[in-house]
Amino acid sequence: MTASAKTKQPDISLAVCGYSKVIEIISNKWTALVIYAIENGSIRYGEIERRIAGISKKMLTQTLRKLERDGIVQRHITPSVPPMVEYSLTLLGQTLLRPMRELRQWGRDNYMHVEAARMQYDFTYNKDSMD
Amino acid sequence: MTASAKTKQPDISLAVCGYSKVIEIISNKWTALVIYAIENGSIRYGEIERRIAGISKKMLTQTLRKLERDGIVQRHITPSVPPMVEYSLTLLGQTLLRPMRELRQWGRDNYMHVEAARMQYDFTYNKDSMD
DNA sequence: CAGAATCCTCGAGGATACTG
DNA sequence: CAGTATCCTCGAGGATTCTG
Repeated sequence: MTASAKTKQPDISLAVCGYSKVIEIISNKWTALVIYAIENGSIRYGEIERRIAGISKKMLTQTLRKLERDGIVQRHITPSVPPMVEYSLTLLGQTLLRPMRELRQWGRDNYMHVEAARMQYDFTYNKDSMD
Repeated sequence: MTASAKTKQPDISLAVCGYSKVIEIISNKWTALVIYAIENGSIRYGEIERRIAGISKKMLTQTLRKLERDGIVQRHITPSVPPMVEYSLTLLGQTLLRPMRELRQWGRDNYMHVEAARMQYDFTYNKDSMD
């Protein structure tokens, strides 16, 4: 075994682990859904808003701004009255699609098992006050 | 085109999208790191604690419990004094490794670009008060 | 060793109203 | 149409202390 023994130093850190870095980017409440809405090509602000059930303008704008700052999406403004703003993935954002789609597929394939596990767990440890 | 036209109904929902479901599972602050610590096999509670820099017992226990409830990790107790508790991935948890590793790899490969994009963005829109 | 129990802070995210 | 600007709530997560 490569890294054996007891009393080893911490070797996993929030600041360094690749997991945390991606999660920092995509783990906000609406981020994944917004990427989902944009992933098929350029799309207008209002169209994203209409496609995502329950999102507010504030959260949509906030999420888009963060993704833009992270270099994942880009914003294209057509100065007209009223203005037209379109969003699309950057090249960097497109590279994120593959891992994210795998994640989404895992969710589709396995979430039923997760729910079953939860029910089982609650039944075993917490007969009252189900989730 | 399959889903064209304007004024379409919302077709993306937090409650339904596979993205959100996985993110709901792995997006807590320490979850990914804990899975990272466990992914190579059975490991003791104290060993996880030592491996992850900065985690407290409270958060470690809380994270492990949630993962156990979701059917991702399993807990094996050896009743001795003092007790020995070992954690490992369930079969379901192991299936999560592939998508998560891809995510981690993306982070390792691309986080530098994200940081560069942030600096560029802050420089452009916010000359003072950098991040 | 492996937690459980409390108390507290801080910021993500919601509701609402206004605007170029 | 595509946002800003405020105000407010609620719970994730930290610090600390205690225990079988």
